[in-house]
Amino acid sequence: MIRVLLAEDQGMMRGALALLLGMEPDIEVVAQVGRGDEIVDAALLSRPDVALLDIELPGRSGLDAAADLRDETPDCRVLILTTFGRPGYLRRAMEAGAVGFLVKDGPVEELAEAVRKALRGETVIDPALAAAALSAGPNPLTARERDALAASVDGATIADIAAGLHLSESTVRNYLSSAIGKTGTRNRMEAVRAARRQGWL
Amino acid sequence: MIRVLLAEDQGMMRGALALLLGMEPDIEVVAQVGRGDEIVDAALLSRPDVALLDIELPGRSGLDAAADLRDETPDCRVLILTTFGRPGYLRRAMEAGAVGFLVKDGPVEELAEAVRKALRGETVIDPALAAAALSAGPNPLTARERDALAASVDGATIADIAAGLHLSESTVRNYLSSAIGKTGTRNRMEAVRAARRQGWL
DNA sequence: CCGGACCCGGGACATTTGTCACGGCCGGGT
DNA sequence: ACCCGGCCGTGACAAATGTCCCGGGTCCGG
Repeated sequence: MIRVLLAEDQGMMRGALALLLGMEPDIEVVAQVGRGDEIVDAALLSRPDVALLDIELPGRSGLDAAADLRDETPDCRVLILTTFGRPGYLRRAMEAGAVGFLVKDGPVEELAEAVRKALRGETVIDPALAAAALSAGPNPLTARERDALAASVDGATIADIAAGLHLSESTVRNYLSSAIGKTGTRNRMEAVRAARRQGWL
Repeated sequence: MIRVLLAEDQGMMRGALALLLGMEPDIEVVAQVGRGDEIVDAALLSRPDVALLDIELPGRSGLDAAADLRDETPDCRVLILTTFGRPGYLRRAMEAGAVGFLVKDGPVEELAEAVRKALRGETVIDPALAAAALSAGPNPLTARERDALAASVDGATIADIAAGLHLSESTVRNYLSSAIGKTGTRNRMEAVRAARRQGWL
């Protein structure tokens, strides 16, 4: 029996996947969590063979949790299951020690098979996505440029960002201007969207 | 046997829900579509008793499709199944003739039961959500203010919006200023997010 | 018929945003 | 030792944005 941990915030999706995987004769779902900051605790308790993690989770990113699992439970293979096939996500997933990267499109049949492959030590990645990740190159933004961009979502003004980051307004504007240049966009919001599409945020 | 049509863009979610509903002894999934503009055709072909529609679909909104179904297949009950419990969505769903409104949080067990209730003519709505929809009141934005807001996502400049709507830049700025005022926000992006949260967009 | 709401546009103005040039400070690599 | 890059800040400037006026038009309900 392959012991599986499932981390996914949408209740219906989580329940459906758990039922599905549980129907496979060789797979058993030993833990389900809806928050990113519950993953490590649950894994230590239930000792899964494979962890199936969403990326966008409340509390803690699935990517960060993957890195935690590599340290805390090294014999647990991590599979990332996410809505968005962003190149930067794939890159970060690999750096965090994940053995596979699935997008929520594509057929359900993929899922159980991916779990089995993961246990056998094979890596499971969509080839087209891998190519995109390679061709996109690494994240060109510096840490502070990322911070500034991330803080400028939902219409925060320069003053808000500066306050949140404990910086001068001038500095924030310089970072944003630089990020806009690097993303080849025309303003903050376009830069945010471009960076998000690449998985840089 | 209850004949169900399933409209959902995420392949894995769609497949999982279909399998799940198919396991119920009294339910049969007779059609699955991944795009909003395929709903009506599929419904005319497969004559479902209940249509389970996501809102955010490529091609055509699930809410618009619900209105279509009311005309084309009046004996088919419509259930809306969506990620976001936005008050405005619920209101529009009811106006489009839906008999129920489910959010993708909450347990999977809800789902089959909701389908059965829908067939019996009962309406299925989360009471807390219904209260929120009532207390929020109707959409205060005019049609053009909505257009301007909707066109200003992903960092479009005023000139872009004006060109896309065949309007003068002054007009666009007036609409946006008005929308900002009505949403009680400080700039475009905050207004967009506020309007989206309410389901006004 | 009149008021009110929506649609569309113009002009003027203050504020915000984005750009550029310029400093200084640190740490790592050659 | 030196340079380079990231970090933090300033000042000045052009462009974009948001606000407040104003005008005109239509349509609908009282």
